[in-house]
Amino acid sequence: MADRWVLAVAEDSGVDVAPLGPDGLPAGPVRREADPAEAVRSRPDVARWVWRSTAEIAPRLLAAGVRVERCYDVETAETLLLGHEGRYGEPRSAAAALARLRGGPVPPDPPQRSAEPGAQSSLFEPRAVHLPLPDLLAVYAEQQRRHSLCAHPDRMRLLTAAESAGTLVAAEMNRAGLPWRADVHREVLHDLLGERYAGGGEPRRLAELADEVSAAFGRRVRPDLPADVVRAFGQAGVKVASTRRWELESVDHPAVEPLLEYKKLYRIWVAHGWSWLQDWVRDGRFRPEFLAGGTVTGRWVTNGGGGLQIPKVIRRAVVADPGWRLVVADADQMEPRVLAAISRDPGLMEVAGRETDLYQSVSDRAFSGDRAQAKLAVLGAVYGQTSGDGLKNLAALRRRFPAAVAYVDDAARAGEEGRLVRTWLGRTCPPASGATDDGEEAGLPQDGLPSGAFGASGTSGASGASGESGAAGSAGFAGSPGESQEWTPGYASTNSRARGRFARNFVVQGSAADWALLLLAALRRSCADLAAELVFFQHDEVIVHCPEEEAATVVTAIREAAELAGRLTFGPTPVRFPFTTAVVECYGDAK
DNA sequence: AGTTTCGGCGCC
DNA sequence: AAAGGGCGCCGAAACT
Repeated sequence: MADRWVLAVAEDSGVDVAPLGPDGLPAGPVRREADPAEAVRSRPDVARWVWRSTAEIAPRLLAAGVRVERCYDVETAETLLLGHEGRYGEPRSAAAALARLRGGPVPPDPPQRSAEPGAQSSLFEPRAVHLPLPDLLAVYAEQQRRHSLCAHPDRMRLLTAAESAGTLVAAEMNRAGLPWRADVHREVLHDLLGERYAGGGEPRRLAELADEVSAAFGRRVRPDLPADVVRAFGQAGVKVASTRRWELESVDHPAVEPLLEYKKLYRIWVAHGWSWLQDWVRDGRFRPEFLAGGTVTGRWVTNGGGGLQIPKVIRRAVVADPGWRLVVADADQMEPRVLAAISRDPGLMEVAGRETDLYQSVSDRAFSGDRAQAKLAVLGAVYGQTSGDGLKNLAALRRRFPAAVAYVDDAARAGEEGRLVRTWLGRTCPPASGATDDGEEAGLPQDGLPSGAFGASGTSGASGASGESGAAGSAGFAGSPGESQEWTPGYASTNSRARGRFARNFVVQGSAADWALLLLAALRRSCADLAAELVFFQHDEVIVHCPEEEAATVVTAIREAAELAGRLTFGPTPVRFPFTTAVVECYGDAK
């Protein structure tokens, strides 16, 4: 049995399958099968299935109880390769890739379907264009060639493989769902918000708080209308520019306390209240529809239900099935550990080489033991803080960990100048805009660099210069990685400074996402031998739902997966990736 | 009436 | 003096 097989969905919803040789060419006849699940089930020794889209195939396989070991998702790879080549806006469907290969008109990508509460996970994406097997293989072969042209071909191959694994994990989590007790959720809502009134208006507690706010102002004020609140404060002689929490906290007025409490509870009510429960929880499961690689940094998103923003108080409703447990695992200080791994800063690698609290170690070295300051400084460096205490703390950080700070400074400079910036594995930051413009620029000629920016665009970036020097890794972005001189934005425009901050964060957040994909892939492999299921993933946190007797095995598997992911992603590195794990019946009891 | 943007907040 | 990154969600406001 060949290692790799290709599977192409045919027009009649049957599939064509064929074995592939080491060269990626067919190593046997193409066979037509009526049922994709049966086609896969009958070939259990296939190590990797090459197909157009996991989102299309995996739900059908899962519905039939068929698992695949690995896959290669051609459209996911196309997206990553286009990004690496500095061609972010170009259509990324397999059909578009084929058209580019053959020189025909390039079809625009089909529109993204939007979230639909309570919808079954669809078996097919709408208007997906199915490529005949020979065409799919032609695109695949070309992609293999394009991998070899990347700045770090092996890393790029690992990235597309890892992102493909991510699509499998996402499909499996979408099917499994997160165990959710609607009755517990309702209890929490009642405790926080009080009774609901008929007619769908505010619940009792919100109505009371609104009355308190009005009483404090001496007139009727609607606390959910920022304009009304700002006006009311103005009439009371208090100038506020907005009703943001941080601004109101420094205001001395009797309305502030009930107002802030109102806003907190209002948030729960509108975002995770009774109607949310009605819309998103079915049969004891919350299915937020995970989408691997949904952001430019590689972080996942969920389509519907706010799956990655579950408020802490609501996590009480996430309860394991009887006799089962939730293994909740949270990576410890993931971002600075990733920064250590990618920057190779000797000092930071040393502290990240221990499993103990990294922020404490950093503070011992550079902040006289003030952990909170150390954490702020590290996060400020990663996020591009430009003001306040962060700058002072950043200077202290720079003295002790010069290569680490230089790494993100270099990324920021590259981003400002419109050069390509990549994660460790090669996921590439869009050069044109810091904001996400996912899909918006599809079909447009790329080169959407804002006015006033430098001349470089994706076009030049795809050529040798940026393709080499722009690569993440020991080469750095520009200049030498060991440079420690302070870099300031100078006269850069607001837009280009924003891009600098974006690029600065991108290399860390994105490389962390690279690592997390490898973690998920390894953990998925471990769970395959158990009844355990991955049911939740949130950037640096996973939840595995498993029988009680498997919990200890899962905890070990997570630790091993984390270390394996570290080695696979970053190569030999002293950096450790410890997890805090909790075996609980209720998510609310973790942490 | 339907669609897009804004304000504010949840999570990391 | 100073806007720290990435997202999704909701209702209201603003728009067509």
